[in-house]
Amino acid sequence: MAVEAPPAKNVYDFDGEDEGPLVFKRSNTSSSKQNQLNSELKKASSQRSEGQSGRQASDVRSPNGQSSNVQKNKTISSSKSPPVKSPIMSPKASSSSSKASLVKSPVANSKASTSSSDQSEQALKRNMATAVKDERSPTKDTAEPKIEEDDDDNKPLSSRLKGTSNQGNKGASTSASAQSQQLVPKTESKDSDEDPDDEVPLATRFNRKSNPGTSSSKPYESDEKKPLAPKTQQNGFVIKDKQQKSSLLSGKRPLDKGNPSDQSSAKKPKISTTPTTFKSKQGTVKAEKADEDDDHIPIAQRMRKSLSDNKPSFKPTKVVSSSFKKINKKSKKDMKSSKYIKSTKVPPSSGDGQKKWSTLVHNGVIFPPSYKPHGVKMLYDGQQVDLTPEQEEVATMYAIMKDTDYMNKEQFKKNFWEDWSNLLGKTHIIKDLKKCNFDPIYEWHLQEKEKKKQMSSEEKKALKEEKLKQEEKYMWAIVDGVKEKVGNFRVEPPGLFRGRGEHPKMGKLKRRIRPSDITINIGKDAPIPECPIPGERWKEIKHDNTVTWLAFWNDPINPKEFKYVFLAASSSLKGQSDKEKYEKARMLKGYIKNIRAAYTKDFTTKDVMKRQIAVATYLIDKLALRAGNEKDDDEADTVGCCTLKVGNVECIPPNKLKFDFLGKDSIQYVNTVEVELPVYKAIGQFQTGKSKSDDLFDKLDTSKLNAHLKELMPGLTAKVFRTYNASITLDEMLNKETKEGDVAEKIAVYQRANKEVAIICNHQRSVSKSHGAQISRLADKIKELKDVLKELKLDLDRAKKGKAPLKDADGKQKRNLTPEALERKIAQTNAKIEKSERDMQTKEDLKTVALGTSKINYLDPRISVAWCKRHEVPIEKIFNKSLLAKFAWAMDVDPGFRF
DNA sequence: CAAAAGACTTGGCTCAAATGAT
DNA sequence: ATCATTTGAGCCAAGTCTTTTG
Repeated sequence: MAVEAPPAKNVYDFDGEDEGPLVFKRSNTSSSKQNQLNSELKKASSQRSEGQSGRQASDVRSPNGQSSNVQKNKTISSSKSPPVKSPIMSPKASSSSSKASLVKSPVANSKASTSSSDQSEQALKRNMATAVKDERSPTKDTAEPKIEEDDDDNKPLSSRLKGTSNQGNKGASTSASAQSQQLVPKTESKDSDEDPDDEVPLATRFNRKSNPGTSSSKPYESDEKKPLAPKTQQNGFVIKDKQQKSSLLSGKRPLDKGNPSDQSSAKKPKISTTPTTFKSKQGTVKAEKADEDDDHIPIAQRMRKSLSDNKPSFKPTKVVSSSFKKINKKSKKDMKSSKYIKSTKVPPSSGDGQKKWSTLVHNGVIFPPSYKPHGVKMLYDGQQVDLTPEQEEVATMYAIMKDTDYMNKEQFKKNFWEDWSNLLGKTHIIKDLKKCNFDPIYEWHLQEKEKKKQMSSEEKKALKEEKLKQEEKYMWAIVDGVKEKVGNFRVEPPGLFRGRGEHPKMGKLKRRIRPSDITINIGKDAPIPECPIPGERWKEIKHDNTVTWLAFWNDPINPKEFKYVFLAASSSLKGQSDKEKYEKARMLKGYIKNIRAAYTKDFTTKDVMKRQIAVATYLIDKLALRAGNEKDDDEADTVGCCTLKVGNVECIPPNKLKFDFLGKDSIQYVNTVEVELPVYKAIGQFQTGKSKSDDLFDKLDTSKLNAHLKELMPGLTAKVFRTYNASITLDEMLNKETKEGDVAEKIAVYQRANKEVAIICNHQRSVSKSHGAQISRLADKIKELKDVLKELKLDLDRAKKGKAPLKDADGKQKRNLTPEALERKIAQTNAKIEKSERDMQTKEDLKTVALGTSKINYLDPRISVAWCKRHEVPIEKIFNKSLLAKFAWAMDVDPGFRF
């Protein structure tokens, strides 16, 4: 069956040129109006007005957030100077074959993974029959998509737009950013426009020498010492052969008989795993990679292996698992891809039940220690009060929040009081929170903290080991015979709910979770984890292999929601889906042109819903907005694209839109962008006749939007655009801006690209408390240096005339230096000044930008890895240990990989 | 079909450890 | 050696999106 072409619906011809990112950036132009708008918004939403959470109020973006915005933008492009030490070139980086580095551990055979992934990729491609092309081949789409529509559509969006769009934004200082942010896709010009920036001879600024060469040291070995996995680990799990075996045998299909999935689960039996399907897949897989012995070792593990001087720990695993060669990877791919296709047309029945694993063994979860009363008495109306341990526990939770911003929130106090007074009982002496004085408890808390800090390092270490010992058994799971790290095996301790923004439930007591709250999911043949609290038992045991969670409980704050325990990001299960995510985004690359053409066309359609879909898609594409699901009243009032309110968008003639709203985590999004006239007009139309608090897209919600997107490309949803735009931006910036030079320069290029992406995605962080101090310290330093410089110049002048230098500040005579020596000193000082200025600028630039989020979630690691290989940058300069583990699946990418 | 359930990804923050500067 | 900064892991809240239900 295969995969046929993309959905008939609208596919036009591709010609694959347009896949570049349009330019869009946060604007700085927006200033003046913002405040005003803000205040209006505030009025509209009563709650919010109080001072948006600390974050807003205290930092950046609000009142004068403008300025910061300005800075963030393009205008300043210097990027921070990376820490440079003697770069050790990773062999990987230098040699195109990643394998080399892995050689040492025979088991870890990178080839295996390579081929497997390649295969899967191919399979994917085959199946999808999409426009996704081979990595290295020019992006052209084999576009299956046909159906021509208007002639217009065939033109590259960019060309059409070019006419319409931008122009006027050249002005002023903001020009750079302004233009860049403008939505108008003007690919060509974009490039040239941006170039200036690129030019910034970043390179020239760094003098660091790099030793490009081939480093010999294998990067990964550096970690050897650190026991990534406690030695003991393996014992903990010595795979019970019996289990293993049984699974082996039965593994295949024993599922059928007691079928796990239906056991207790609420889930529909996903037909899943019809033996046939499953088997055949497996067969395929095996066949294809028959030669690879190590296959059973998840890439993640292999990685880990190389990272740490692997202890024999994997042996057991290996042995056992070898017989099942993972079903995952490729086979999964197949399933997936076919699913894409299916999803649009084929009914579920055909289905491959999404089997996520065959055997699953783990030890459940660990609970926080029970509460130990401290006996410190709080005051009520000046008098000490006795509290029961339960009451004291909650009082303590509140007490320790003393220096947080929550204490300024009435909602927080109100909710806390409700829950706590309830615990106190109606007859309790304490009747009014205002008369409570928690300071004694707070003081006690501070002392405890101090004590801990003062502990000798030995004590700390001992404590740590103790903890590790206790937790060790919970840290690992065995999935299909492979030992994998568990993500969050610690049950959340009780506390006061810390909702973000103006969350209506902040301050409520988040009660303690007990075993009877927890549902365990585990392989059918695996031993049921022992309940760690004597006398209690799990709520339920499931054997659902269509899901990846190991356990869950209902969120005490919102009982309709769940808290899951999953495998860690480094697990191959997560790795696979991560890879799939990026593959989907790459697939979008082949469709984007036509998608853009399609929505552009619909800007003016009479059908309102269609028009709203078109405009919304446009915003999601160009501004990387989130989809914007509906929210309940008992959640913070934030919006995404589909839930934008009329008041969140202001039309600024002739064709600019100013966005100002609170997005996820109540992070403010402020951006003024130039849009194409039809969009501008459409927004105006959507706004007319509505009040500020009405939905801008009243005919739209995320399910309609996503349903529509799926018609354009299999599996396409709104969030894919974020991934796509982030990754393509990185890819293009890296390729455009990387110049010959030392490693430090290249890293700087990377960081600039990373920053760009972070800005596009509006990933913010709060300004650190010490930021101001740090800046002024730097400023002082610069000033000092400049004074030195002045003096040196003076001395130089005198030296040239043969005069001795003037006395220094202390009145002492300075050494008599030759003009040459002075010149040198001057040059050095100048360099220092420049560096400091750059540092300061960078610091200021990044003070509100969070780079990590995009690296973890949006940037296809293969872009980074391939770039590192091409440019001989050690990958560990870009990814830290946990990212290396998380992205193990991407490490053997071909150096020629392009997103 | 809309709402509810369910599962999984994304996100900023905190705190402690690592690293850098002095 | 000491102090300041930076970094990273863990935490857990808050999104997205799919599937089920009524």
